[in-house]
Amino acid sequence: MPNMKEIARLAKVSLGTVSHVLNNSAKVREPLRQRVLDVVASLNYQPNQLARGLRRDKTNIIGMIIPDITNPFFPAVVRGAEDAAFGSGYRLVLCNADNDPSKEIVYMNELKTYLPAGLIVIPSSDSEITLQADRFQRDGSVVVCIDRMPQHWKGDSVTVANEDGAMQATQHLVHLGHRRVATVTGPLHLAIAKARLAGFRMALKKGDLQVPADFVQESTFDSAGGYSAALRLLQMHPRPTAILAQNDVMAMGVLRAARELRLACPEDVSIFGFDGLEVTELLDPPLSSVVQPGYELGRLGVQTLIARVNDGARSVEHLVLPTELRLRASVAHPPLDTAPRKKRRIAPQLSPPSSAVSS
Amino acid sequence: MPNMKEIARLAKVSLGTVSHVLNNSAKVREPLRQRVLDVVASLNYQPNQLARGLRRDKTNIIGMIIPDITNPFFPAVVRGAEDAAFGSGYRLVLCNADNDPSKEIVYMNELKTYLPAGLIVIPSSDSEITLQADRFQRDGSVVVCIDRMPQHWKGDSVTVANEDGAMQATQHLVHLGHRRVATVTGPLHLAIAKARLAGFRMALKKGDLQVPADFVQESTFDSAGGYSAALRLLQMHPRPTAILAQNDVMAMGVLRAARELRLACPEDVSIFGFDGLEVTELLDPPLSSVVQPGYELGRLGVQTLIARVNDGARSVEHLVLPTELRLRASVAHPPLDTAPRKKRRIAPQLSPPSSAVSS
DNA sequence: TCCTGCGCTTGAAAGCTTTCAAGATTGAAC
DNA sequence: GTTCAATCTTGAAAGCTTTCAAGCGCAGGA
Repeated sequence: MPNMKEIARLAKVSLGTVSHVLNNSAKVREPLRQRVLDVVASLNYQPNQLARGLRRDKTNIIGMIIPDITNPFFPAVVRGAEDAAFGSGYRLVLCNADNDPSKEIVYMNELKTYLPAGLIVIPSSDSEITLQADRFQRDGSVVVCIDRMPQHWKGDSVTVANEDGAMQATQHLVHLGHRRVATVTGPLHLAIAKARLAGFRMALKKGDLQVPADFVQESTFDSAGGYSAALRLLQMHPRPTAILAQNDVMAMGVLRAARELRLACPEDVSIFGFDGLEVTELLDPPLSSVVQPGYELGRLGVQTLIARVNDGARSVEHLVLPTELRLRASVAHPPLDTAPRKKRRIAPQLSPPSSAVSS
Repeated sequence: MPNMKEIARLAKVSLGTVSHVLNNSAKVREPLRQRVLDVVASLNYQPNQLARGLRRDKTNIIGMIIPDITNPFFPAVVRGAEDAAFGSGYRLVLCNADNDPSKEIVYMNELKTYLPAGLIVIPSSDSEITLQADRFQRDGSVVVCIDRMPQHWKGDSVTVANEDGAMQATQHLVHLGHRRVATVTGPLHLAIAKARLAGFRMALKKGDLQVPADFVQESTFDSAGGYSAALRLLQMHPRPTAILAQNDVMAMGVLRAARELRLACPEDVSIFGFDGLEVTELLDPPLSSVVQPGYELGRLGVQTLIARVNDGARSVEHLVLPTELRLRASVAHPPLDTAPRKKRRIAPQLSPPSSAVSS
């Protein structure tokens, strides 16, 4: 591969001049400039980014740490991030941390040794990452948290109104007349699962409804998780008339469980998802969901990061992107026979654990 | 950040010794070794990968160029690649080339300046990339093509039996009795679309069926593409009784079109997808699909790449992973009234362009 | 005690770029 | 034609690691 020395030799200028031409770091008189550019073009020369990064103490790499690209919500985020990065001359190094804080930290430390321009992190849980990222920032590096802001995070962040989204969805269910509303959550040590659960609870509290403990089913963020949790929920007596799943993939699992139990959606049970994946529109029934602006999340994350790289002194940014309810056929009024109290007494169902279902 | 010089100073050894300890590049007597390791641990030192790469003329970065992470087939591939890479100490730089050969090349040239250990490429079309990758290889770099092998490609590759998969699926339809089988293809300048179309044609030829030109609808690899192509197909007279979509997302679009035209699947039209995405199981009806081993594709791609890095002389590898038919409710026998010739004559349908439908 | 040989350590060079201080050139003014 | 200032251009150093040749110390044999 050609290097600057060779360019300099062929263009009959010094090494320094070549550098100045390439970086516009000093005025170079036109004839020289042209000679250099000609040689560069003819050799198809591109500067060695390692040497450049080493000297400048910074590369144009942006490290991105996400939980798992296989989760269908993240590709859009990554794509948004990469588009924004590419447009500004940065490149993305992708790391799947599997929601494992220790893997997150391994990746962070590793990435640091590439002297990246900055890091975009989707943190899984609160404490560990904050500590590490703080230390990282103190080294002068730039870290932007997206999707979820850790509790004591002092740097930039771009997040989605998770709590609010879950609340709105739940409120919608309540307004439709549902009294027995359950939820299937992700692992509750994850920040995002906690936030959505908080929104869920808040909406029910506002509606003066109580939540039996077993109406909150903790599970994993995948279809199997939604499925098994829903099996438990839908076999209770009385069973919930609506279920908020904490993401769309889980909601699909819930749907499958309902189908297997011969419960119709939305006639017997309403199902609400979270994410707003495109495919949910094609399900049977089409799934209602809390839409998150994934692409924007990634795009604005990188945009914020670059802004911070260019101006370390700018004030800290905390963007919160709104969610949006996408209402489709999977959500409807609760079945008549379960709404008023009388009816339920008539129905000869065992209902041992959930005596305080509706208030 | 600490550097080797500092480690050397604190451990009271020379720079070279520190390097030898860290890389096991020479025997170092135990007491010295221990002193170095202690200092390394206490400072939490990690070698600067830029300097290391610069000196060694190679980093532990693997560049990965894919068409678009937003296409639901690719996340699994990327994940497979990353897991394999991470396990061997490599890191993945991800690039979305948008099926744009020129963007592919820009990325390749760019990546080269990071002195990556190698490149994993999912090439979109044949010619351009081959040329560039060949040149790249001649520089001593390692390039592995996955998912699709360009025509004149001489390096390693891991691919999926696209042609064969499409053929099997089509054959299955033919065996069920379908005579009017149509397909919705991706953009036919893409290698993968060509391959699947070839398999489709081959199966019909084997079954002595001819394909009217308008039964091959070229479109884009997304749901909207499948939808619009299917609208065209399903409004023909006589219309096809089965449609093979070249990927699952398109198949979902086809399904939507059928539903809108009040055609039942599979009673009026059978629909076959390609990819084997998990969500297709949850559609109504569950979608039959040609399953591609995405994760394996990525994993084996990186594995092959690393093997080549470690042994440039090993013989060239061309792995071809088999596809598998996943048969679900979306595929069934053709409607009775269209199968035997007689019936069709009776039906008062205009059939101008497709006179030679069944042979 | 001296020498030989082996094996561990060392210092310096190299890899490619950026940047800084210093040197060279140019143009204008006298 | 000189001189000064301003503007370009240059060479060298620095950034951090790996690697190679050379040096050192030690052990064993003479």
